[in-house]
Amino acid sequence: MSAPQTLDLTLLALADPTRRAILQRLSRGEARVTEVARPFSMSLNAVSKHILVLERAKLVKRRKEGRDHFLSYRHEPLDAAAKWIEDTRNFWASRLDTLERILREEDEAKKQ
Amino acid sequence: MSAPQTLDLTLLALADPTRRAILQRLSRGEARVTEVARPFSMSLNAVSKHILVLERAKLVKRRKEGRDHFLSYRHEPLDAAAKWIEDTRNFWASRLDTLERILREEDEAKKQ
DNA sequence: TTGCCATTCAACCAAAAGGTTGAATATATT
DNA sequence: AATATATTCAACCTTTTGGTTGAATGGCAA
Repeated sequence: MSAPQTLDLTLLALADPTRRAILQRLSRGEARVTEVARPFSMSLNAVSKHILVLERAKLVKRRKEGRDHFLSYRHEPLDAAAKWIEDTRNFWASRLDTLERILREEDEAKKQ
Repeated sequence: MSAPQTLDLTLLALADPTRRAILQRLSRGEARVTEVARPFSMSLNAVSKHILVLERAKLVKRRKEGRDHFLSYRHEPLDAAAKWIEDTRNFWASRLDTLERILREEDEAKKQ
């Protein structure tokens, strides 16, 4: 599994309000599929599919106990996404700094 | 346009390696559509569509000059996405701290 | 004008996303 | 054993995504 593809899956999973709400729900601790699905106005099956997307991105882990499936949040993918975004922002910041410096230097040169 | 929907569009736009590469290309400054498209093995039209997705998310701005369309990067959506991710991570961190504290307290209680 | 160049528009296509309903599976409960 | 509960599987549908090709638009250059 390559890192970029993992990032794709993470960002895609996060790009949906239902799935972000599911993650938030799991902050109150482990929950069964039915419990997670209850607040939503869509079918249980639809929520089950959203959970699959979150699992694919490793944002959610499943622990089976009898007929109950307990879901819990995993922080690693969000850490990785945060790192990518921060790296990218820093990169851009330095790029813009460089551009600014160049413009300033050109400006100074003209004044000579 | 609501903030959650903006976040949806931003994360969706970022969840694709071609589009992330386009953003990186734009770090070298403004570029025309054709220039942006050149390194990719897909058609110009396909890249044009990716640019539309980036524009929809306001990650890219277009400035027309004659027949040339100059594209540039906008940092605001990435800032917002970073903020959401950081807020979520912090929220989770405090949740986990609380859980840990509770477990520790229960542990202490047992020892009495 | 005549044609080249940059870009989009339009139509099409296959695959994926996001939802539905109904059946199947597996575990609990009585 | 019979029934209820938790969950997925399977089939289907509509919309979106990501790509293609070919035509149209609009600006530039001979």
